[in-house]
Amino acid sequence: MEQPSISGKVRVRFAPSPTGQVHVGNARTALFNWLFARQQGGTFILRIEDTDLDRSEARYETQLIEDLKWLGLDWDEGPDVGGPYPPYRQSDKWQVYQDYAERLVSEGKAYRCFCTQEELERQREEALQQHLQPNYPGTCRNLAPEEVERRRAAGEPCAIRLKIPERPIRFHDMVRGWVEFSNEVVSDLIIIRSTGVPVYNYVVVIDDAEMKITHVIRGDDHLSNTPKQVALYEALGWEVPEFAHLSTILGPDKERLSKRHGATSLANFRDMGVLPEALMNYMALLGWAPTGGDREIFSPIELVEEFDLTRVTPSSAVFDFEKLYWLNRHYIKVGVPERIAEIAEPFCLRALGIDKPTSDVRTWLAHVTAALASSVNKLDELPERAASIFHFDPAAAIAAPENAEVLNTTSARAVVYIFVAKILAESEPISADRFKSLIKEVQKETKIKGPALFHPIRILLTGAQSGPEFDKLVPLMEEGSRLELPKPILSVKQRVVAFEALQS
RNA sequence: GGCGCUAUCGUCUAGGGGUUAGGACGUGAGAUUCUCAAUCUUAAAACCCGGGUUCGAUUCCCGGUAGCGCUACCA
Repeated sequence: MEQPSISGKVRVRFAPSPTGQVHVGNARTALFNWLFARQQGGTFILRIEDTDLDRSEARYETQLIEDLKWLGLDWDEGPDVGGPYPPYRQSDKWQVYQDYAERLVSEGKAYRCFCTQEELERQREEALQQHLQPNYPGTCRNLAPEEVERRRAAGEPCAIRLKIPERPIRFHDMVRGWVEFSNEVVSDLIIIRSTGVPVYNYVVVIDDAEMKITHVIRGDDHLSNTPKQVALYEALGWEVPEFAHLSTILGPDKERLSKRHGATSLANFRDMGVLPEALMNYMALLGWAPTGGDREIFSPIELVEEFDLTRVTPSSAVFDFEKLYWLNRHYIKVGVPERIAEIAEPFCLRALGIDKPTSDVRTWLAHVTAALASSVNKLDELPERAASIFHFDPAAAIAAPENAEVLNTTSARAVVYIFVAKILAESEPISADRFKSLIKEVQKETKIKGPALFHPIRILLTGAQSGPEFDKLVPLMEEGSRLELPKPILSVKQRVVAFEALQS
């Protein structure tokens, strides 16, 4: 059997329900839709699936749009931008669902069902006990029209069910090939509840068809429901779209990725200081690889060019935070410094307790970021990396046993003695080069070099035995010390003075 | 229970009837550095099991197993 021809221009949609934050799994679905649309020169549509009114909230919709935009996606039609096939929010079109359902009933393709939920539940359990597929037995399938009218007139509540044809249902999936379901496992499904509220599986079909969706790209949790939807397309006499069911994203324990595993929503990643292009690159690599499979770095534009839906893996994938961080590091390094600084700024401001930074403070933080960001996985680690600059507590430094051990050697005393004298004789600010030559002088005068020389000085200046290079640290300390901050940054000299005060 | 989907290093994957089964993350070792991180070099590491088909299967087919999903008047 041939693959059905794709008629007309590509139109795809991402149809989330606005229930909280955008999960990475959904974000990846959105991304694949977007990539496919952009590369095919098609249309990408955002549609809000809010049939589940209990769980939907308007503010979630706003956040959802914000998060998707943050990732770098844009759409041609949606609740915020409009489009030729409104509405882009399901709650706005209940009447349409009623009308199509009535049409199916009048054409004999659907029927009214008076079975009560208790009855159905009983039948279901019986079938399960006999190890049978718990199908609807078809009780109301062939009721006489007069009886239907009589019972309706009597006020008996009824739902509307679709008649599933007596033949297997098959459809094409771009990532899995042809999928076939025997009709024995698909039974007549309710499309309108007795309350009048339409059911999801029915609503998607109407929406997708009305919006002329050509490719339904979604999570594989919808795969088993697809035959029902195909039956609906056929009953309505509509062309069945092409499908692409994307695999699930799992946590390290192979369970569906969830909050239990840590960060899972776009907002979480943004708040961790993960760059959107890193996340996008990583998500694209989850289930997709270019021919050859030996390239990992793809900018959004490159993804649009290289991405191929038919090459997407059908098997589920474990989300690997380490690999995401590796990509993030890469994008932090190659990113425009001004932009990286801007994204990093809030993390530093929070750590320093600054509400309204002056432009001098912002410039200084940009320098801090430029110097240190390349060694950080995510930008929220920056304050920690800059701890030797941001915080200075000589008393605690001296008290720490591992530091005392270093400081209490004769060579360390000699180094500290000379070093302190030299710094105190300096006029401020001390440049990185000047600092370097001072260390050289200390080395010459004490004949001490290597760790024995640097370690005591590092402890004296930062309170720690490890951290960024002095070349980077010194200018940042000097610049920071000229700023007015809630908790001042100390210059090299001020640090030495504070240290000396404790020694005497 | 039934049905469906899936199965290559720890992880993401490339590949495909005959290959030294390739790349990346991570891990180990080394280099560099005052130190940490970063960086560079390098090593270890995989075709789920059983039957077929075939001269030859990791690759194709069937079965098993396992994981996941669906099985609603949930979405």
